[in-house]
Amino acid sequence: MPRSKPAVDQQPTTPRSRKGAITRARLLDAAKEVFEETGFLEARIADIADRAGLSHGSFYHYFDSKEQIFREVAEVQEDLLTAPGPNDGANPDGPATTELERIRRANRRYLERYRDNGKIMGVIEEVSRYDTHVNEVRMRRQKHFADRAEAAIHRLQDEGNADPDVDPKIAAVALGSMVGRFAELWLVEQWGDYEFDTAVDQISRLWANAIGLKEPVKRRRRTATS
Amino acid sequence: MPRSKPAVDQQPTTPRSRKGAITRARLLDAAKEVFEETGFLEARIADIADRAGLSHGSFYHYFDSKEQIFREVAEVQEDLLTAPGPNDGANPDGPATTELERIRRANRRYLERYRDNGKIMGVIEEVSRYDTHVNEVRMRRQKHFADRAEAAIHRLQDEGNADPDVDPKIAAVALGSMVGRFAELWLVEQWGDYEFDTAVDQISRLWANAIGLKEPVKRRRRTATS
Amino acid sequence: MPRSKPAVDQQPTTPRSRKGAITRARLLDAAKEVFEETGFLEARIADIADRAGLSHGSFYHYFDSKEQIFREVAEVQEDLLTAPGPNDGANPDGPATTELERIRRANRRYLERYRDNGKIMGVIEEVSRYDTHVNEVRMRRQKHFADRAEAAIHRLQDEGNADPDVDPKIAAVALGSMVGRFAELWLVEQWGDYEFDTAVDQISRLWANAIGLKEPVKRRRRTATS
Amino acid sequence: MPRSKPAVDQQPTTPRSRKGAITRARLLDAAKEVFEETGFLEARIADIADRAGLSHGSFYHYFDSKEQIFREVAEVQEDLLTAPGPNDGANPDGPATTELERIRRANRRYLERYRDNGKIMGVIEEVSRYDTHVNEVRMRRQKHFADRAEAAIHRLQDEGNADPDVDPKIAAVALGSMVGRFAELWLVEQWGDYEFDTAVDQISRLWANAIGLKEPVKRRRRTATS
DNA sequence: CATGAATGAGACTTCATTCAT
DNA sequence: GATGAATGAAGTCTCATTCAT
Repeated sequence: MPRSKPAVDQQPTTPRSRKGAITRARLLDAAKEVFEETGFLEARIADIADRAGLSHGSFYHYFDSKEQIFREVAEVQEDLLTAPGPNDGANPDGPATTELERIRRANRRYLERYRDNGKIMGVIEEVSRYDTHVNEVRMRRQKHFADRAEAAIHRLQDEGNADPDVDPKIAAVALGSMVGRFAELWLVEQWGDYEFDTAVDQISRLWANAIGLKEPVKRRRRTATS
Repeated sequence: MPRSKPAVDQQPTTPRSRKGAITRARLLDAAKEVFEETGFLEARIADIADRAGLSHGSFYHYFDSKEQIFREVAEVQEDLLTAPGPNDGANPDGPATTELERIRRANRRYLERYRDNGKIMGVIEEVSRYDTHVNEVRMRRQKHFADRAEAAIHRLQDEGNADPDVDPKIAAVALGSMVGRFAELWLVEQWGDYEFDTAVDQISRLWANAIGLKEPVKRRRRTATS
Repeated sequence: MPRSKPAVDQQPTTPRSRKGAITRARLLDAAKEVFEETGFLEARIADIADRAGLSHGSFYHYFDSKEQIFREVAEVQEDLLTAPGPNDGANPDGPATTELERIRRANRRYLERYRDNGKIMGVIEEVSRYDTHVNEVRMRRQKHFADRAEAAIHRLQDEGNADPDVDPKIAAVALGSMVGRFAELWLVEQWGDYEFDTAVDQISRLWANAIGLKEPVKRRRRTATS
Repeated sequence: MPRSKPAVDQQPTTPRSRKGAITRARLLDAAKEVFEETGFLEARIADIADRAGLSHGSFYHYFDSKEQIFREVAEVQEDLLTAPGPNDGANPDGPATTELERIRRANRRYLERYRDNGKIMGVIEEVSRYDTHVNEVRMRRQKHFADRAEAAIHRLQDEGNADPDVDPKIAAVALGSMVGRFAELWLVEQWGDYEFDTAVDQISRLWANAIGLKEPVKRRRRTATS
């Protein structure tokens, strides 16, 4: 066809009315559920619309495609994962006293959140392999944690409390990989059924050891794993 | 190839003739290339057959489906990754003298092999998320390395050369995850462009530290990474 | 406007208020623009409403369908084309002295009007091929000019000033076709870029010749066309 | 989706086998019929495939789209219209003796062919308004006839047998328009039901007159037109 | 009068897979 | 063994039109 569309920009993203906003949210919820249950590839637009109590055509008032709605679902999820924890300000557990404790809390928070959203996290892992956008979102998370870890390692090295031979950049990526991939294996792929506290403790210990944390590590009871 | 292809069902027609066997091999090669170039989902049977200089229809003389041929491609790849290295028996670099050296050699071998097949490894990661068979194959690799690592950690702990508070099972999985995921990020997603030797050294150091390897670690020059 | 819109059914709601009438007019203007820019098929109700600063839904207060609004746009256009020129009554150029001059003025008027509305005329040509109503409107124009031409040829033949072997009916249709189609080719399809006066003169000369106009044709400078 | 297709070029245009060629031809025939009966817009791929006794999916082995198959149908038609007539070489009516006779024969041939394919010619007129390709094909026909006419007029002027004040270029386009558009009105839109010979004669006479053909025009009985 | 959410018919298109030759 | 024609399920997406607010 010779003529090109004038691009009226339906901008199927911003609902103009209260009702529209609610429907949109309903679609997002429905989408998350459907993706969790059937994965991305199996999920059909019609399923999502159905679940939201909508005709399939209406879906397109709010989203352009399955990809687009997934991206939004993923973004919410990723934001949740990187959201600041309660360690800043009023912490119910009190301020972290040791460096190891700080590491442990960060890992616990990450693993808890991953566990609570295991299904969708698995799908994000899947989709990120063939959708650039989703991959970027996931990489943003990766970078978020890597940057923080890198800074921390640097600081500890400067304070003389970490192995100076460790490259902070590589270590940050590698240890972030360790936690991220371990979470996937454990909480999505159901590899091993470690007790939660044990897993948190072990991962944190490995992390601390890996960077050669000097702080005297307080003994913890070692818990059996299976 | 160590294993006798247990997970792969017999092909529709096991090629009886010499010519048939050659054509089958050509298809496998073509498939690997196509998968590397376009990923699994985009790849069409027609692409593979074309590339192998065959008509669509003929594909089905040799394989049942896209999934099946991919599984076989993946299996070859995984076998390659877990194939025994030259450290057992005649090793060009001589026998590993230290524990750290042993770790370093294992990591180097893994990363080298991953690097040389980065493209297809990435696709395997992708497909394993929605194909049970492929996932099993990948998990076999995971388990292969985890078992070895677990045994090694146990041994070192018994010898008093590793942190006794480390849970060998969890550590094995976590550190395997670290290496595997780091490889993917670095060699598939092109995250960071570390010098190869530096990366091997750092990963190995982190590993050794993590399990609290007691052996006096010989100093190495730390190489800048960026 | 000579006719009282006989072919156009009453709108869903004839605007009662002043504001309504204005909005309706705005829609018609917007529609013409959109049709000119994108053609009939590509044009969407949403485009037209948007351009008129109205919501989709409101469109239906004024028009039944895309077809209906187009018909009205077309009708305005066709009326404009067949509207009486200034040759009857006060003519700025004075009364036409010769028969050829009369032909020339008629053609000039037609071509000028066609030129000033080339875009929409092209779309009318298009739509008339699949919308009966629009085709009727266009045929009315055809008939309008054919009837006048037929009468004129008859008169000239009776006066002995035109080729008696020419069939006035066929000639009227054929010569009307000549002018109409030439206008489309030239002014819509951009075929050739003749100087306006030259084209008018040539078309008129061909017309006069064709019917064998006896009146001594005054020589005109022939202008180069390309 | 991030990855782009490798463009295997199914080239759905060249059937590789005898059977394929036959099927393709069947599709073209079916398409012509369907287009004639329902017009372009109404025609559905499924209709065409059905009529050809094929599943709708099979259509795509041979053509990319409705547009593409229509283009091919149109091209065949246009070629037919501009195909050389029997005036070169053995002409059943003997060689054309006069210039007017030559004109008449050309017009007769054109109108006969148009008449025999009126339906599809109408659809071509329609589609050419919104499909660039089809329009080009139609313009090629236009140009074909315009070029020949222009040359003829030039020659006649040089020989002193045509009005020297006529611009050959404009005249060629205008008179081509006259015949083409008259054919459409008469044979597609059913405007007037002129006797075939009469119409041919009249159109030719107008043409000859228009260019001021000097040759003594032999009287013909004028036939009533309705 | 105006809004914009909701509907749903309707067609397109892809491609893995089968099968007659 | 090889070919490529044929099948058809399955899902996508568009947009004119309706209607509750």
